[in-house]
Amino acid sequence: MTQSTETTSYKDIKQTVLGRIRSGEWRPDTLLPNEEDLAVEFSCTRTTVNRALRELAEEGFLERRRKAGTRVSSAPQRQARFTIPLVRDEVEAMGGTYRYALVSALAETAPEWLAARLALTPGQRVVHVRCMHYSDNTPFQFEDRWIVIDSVPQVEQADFSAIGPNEWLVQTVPFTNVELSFLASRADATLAGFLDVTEGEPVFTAERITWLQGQPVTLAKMYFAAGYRMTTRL
Amino acid sequence: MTQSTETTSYKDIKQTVLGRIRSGEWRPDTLLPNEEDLAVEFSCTRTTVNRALRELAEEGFLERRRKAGTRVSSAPQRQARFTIPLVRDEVEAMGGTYRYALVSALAETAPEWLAARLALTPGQRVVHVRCMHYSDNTPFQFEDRWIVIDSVPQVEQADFSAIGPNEWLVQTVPFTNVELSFLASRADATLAGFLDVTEGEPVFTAERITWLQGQPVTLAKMYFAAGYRMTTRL
DNA sequence: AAGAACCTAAAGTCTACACATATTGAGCGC
DNA sequence: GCGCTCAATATGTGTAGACTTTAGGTTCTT
Repeated sequence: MTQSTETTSYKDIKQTVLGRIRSGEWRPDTLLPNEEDLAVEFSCTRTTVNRALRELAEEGFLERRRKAGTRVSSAPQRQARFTIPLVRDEVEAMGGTYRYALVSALAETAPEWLAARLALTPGQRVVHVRCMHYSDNTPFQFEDRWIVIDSVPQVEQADFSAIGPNEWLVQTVPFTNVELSFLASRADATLAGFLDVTEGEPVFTAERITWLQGQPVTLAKMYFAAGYRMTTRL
Repeated sequence: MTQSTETTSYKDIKQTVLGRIRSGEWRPDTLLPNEEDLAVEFSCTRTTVNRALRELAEEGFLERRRKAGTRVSSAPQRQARFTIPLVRDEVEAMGGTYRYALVSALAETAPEWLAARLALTPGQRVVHVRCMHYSDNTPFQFEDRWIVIDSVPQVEQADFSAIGPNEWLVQTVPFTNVELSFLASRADATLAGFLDVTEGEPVFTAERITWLQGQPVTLAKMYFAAGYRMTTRL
């Protein structure tokens, strides 16, 4: 059969299966027919069914185990995907004009908390970069970043007055591991000044630690302006 | 060729390609060979290469466009996946003992802000449930939830003293759409009491709105105890 | 020079089949 | 009745080949 006449694509199957879950026809924990039977039902091959079910499982709607079969996830939507765009893209997507400003960039000995956090040897040196990201000249994000010099020697020559440290790093060093956290922190006097909020105000914060083959590369703390929400639709 | 002797699986290809990206051999924006050539290089079929590249693209490492080819993403890791377990699972995963406590459950007319937020008609009624989740009897999360009665009529008969509203809803109503936000809010007097923090302290907050075929079902605000971090590794 | 129409390369998808692997549940021995 | 072994089964993955769709380039036209 040619596909144009009667496309039974994996997307159609996904839609149909999702529909049955959402309508309640297939409740949580329901065991659904095996791939072969579904292939007959949708009059396509098992491969196509497999792809549909695999993706639905990846998205958290189904749980699959060999021999045990496929069943509707009882705790659906356990995984949420957040898109974390570059600040510039995020600002521009909201229709704002993006502006970057370097606050300071200094080489220094890693403070104790940082050395402990990144498992640095005492006395290891880092470049500490602080900068601001503005949307239409209102504060959008304050970025506080430390870059381990031993892992990225070129950083001592980098000029962060023109390019943000994030973009510079992305272009310069590869990485193998990332840890990303979201938390709520409170604005100290400095932060309050940069973000134009009252001292003590809650500030949505993202922390990102990056490694290259086990070597810590950078820790970034990103403080967002008041009212910021990280939102996603599922 | 039998697979057992020389498995060139899509996972191997993913690893190899990832390695080349991470090592810097394929820098951001590099155009990589087309699927057919890669299939030759890895001595497997294009299907297998396709799956590897497709998944890497889904994970944000590659960008693919028909005819234009596949290139290394210039802004890598644009997508992060967070696992959002049920509170009970999260507490138990940390080795704590989970305890649930109902604070209040009342049917009422939707307050104006809620009606606006969920696009309710004025005067529509909701059940307002407030409850606490404890880990080893220390506050873990305060949950403030509104359930639209017109969308879930059974809610008026539900007994939330034994089962949490989240688990009850998951078992009872399907849903079609979810919006999830993370933000930082400040503890008011009530919240401070429940979470055992000082008034005005920053509180990491998750908000979840659920719809069923365009009908708003529930809005939940989940306030986490001091120091909470939502973390993921990539 | 600007724009429209066409060609074609590359990814996207489907079919059909085969072998791999995990795990359940039945049968067996003790 | 309990535990072990083993076969049946459902999903997982790979091969081979074909057709489809998109969009970058080129060429042709105005």
